[in-house]
Amino acid sequence: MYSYDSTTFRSELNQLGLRMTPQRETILEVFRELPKGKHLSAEDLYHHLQEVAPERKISLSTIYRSLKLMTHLGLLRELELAEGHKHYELNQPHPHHHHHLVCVRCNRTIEFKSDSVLKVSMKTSGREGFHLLDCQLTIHGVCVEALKRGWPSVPQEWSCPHAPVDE
Amino acid sequence: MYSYDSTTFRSELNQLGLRMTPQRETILEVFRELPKGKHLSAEDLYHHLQEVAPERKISLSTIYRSLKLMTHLGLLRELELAEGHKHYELNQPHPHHHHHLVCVRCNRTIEFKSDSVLKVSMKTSGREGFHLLDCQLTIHGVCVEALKRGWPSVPQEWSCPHAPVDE
DNA sequence: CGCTAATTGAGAACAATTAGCGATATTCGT
DNA sequence: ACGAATATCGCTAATTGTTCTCAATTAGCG
Ligand SMILES: [Mn+2]
Ligand SMILES: [Mn+2]
Ligand SMILES: [Zn+2]
Ligand SMILES: [Zn+2]
Repeated sequence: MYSYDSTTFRSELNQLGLRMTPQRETILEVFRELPKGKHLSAEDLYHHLQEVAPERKISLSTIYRSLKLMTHLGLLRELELAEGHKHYELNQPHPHHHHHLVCVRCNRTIEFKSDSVLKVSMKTSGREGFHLLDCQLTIHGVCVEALKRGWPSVPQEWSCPHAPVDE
Repeated sequence: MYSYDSTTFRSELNQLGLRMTPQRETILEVFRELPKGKHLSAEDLYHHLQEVAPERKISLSTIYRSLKLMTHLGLLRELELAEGHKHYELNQPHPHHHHHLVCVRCNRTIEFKSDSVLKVSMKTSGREGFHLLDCQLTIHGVCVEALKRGWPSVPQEWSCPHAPVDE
């Protein structure tokens, strides 16, 4: 389980002159309870709340604002996988930190860990004088099933951003 | 220099029932002549052509269509750095293949190479039965200059998507 | 409690990207 | 080299994801 609790969050906010709100608390909670390997977009989070806790519904504007805030504070990680919009997940430190392998045809995503990527990232950011916030190795590939259907393929067969994963 | 020439491009297109056009040839040429470390967005490419070769102007729609096509064929790489829209560059194989270190505060981008990342990517995609297309390690950090100005900072000081790099 | 400034929700506004369409140009077989 | 078939073009309008505006609300703090 991840240790970033609501109290820590609150004090980080206050230190910057920002405030803890029920909405921010709710969002942190949702991400902390999210099953391993699940990622949420702003829209996903919005609908998730309406379904599982309608009394805690949060407006889309606030969701976008909070996701951006929490990403800046390092609580969340912004993922740009192959679907045309951002997804978020908890930004977990080593040894929970991981990367993604994505099929560009069906968007299937597989998580994996790598110490050597972490090492490269620390070395590189250090050499350039950067304070390291996050590093993401994203591998783009074509899964076996998609390969069987031919690759490369004609435009009509490219997965559209919101196509259901159909395999 | 990169070896992917217009003839190879043409035959790959024809093999898929697609056609070579002056527009596609132009775009490939622009990317081949792009200085190392430069990345272009759709809009960048559009304006670049208007400036350096107005007689070869290409409509924005066609630019978007071509960038998508060429990315799917593996000619180009789509980069999601910290600026709110996609950028593209030639998808060069080893040993020109590289990764990016980005300052989340000012968007400064530094390229670097890493054999071990490549190795991890090949191993991982192989293990999962994926055909490897591209792998990108993106390191998010805060550069020295930005650190001096305080981090984390309050929302008003976050770089907005189109803010000029001001340092 | 009471002040002040941060935050919220609702909707309008925005920027990047895509879709539809009729006109044009490339391919390929003759 | 010619012509039919059809992919592609440029245009405009539509869509999508995200941000902004602003009045009402609320957290933090003495
Ligand atoms: Mn993940
Ligand atoms: Mn690059
Ligand atoms: Zn797949
Ligand atoms: Zn910077």
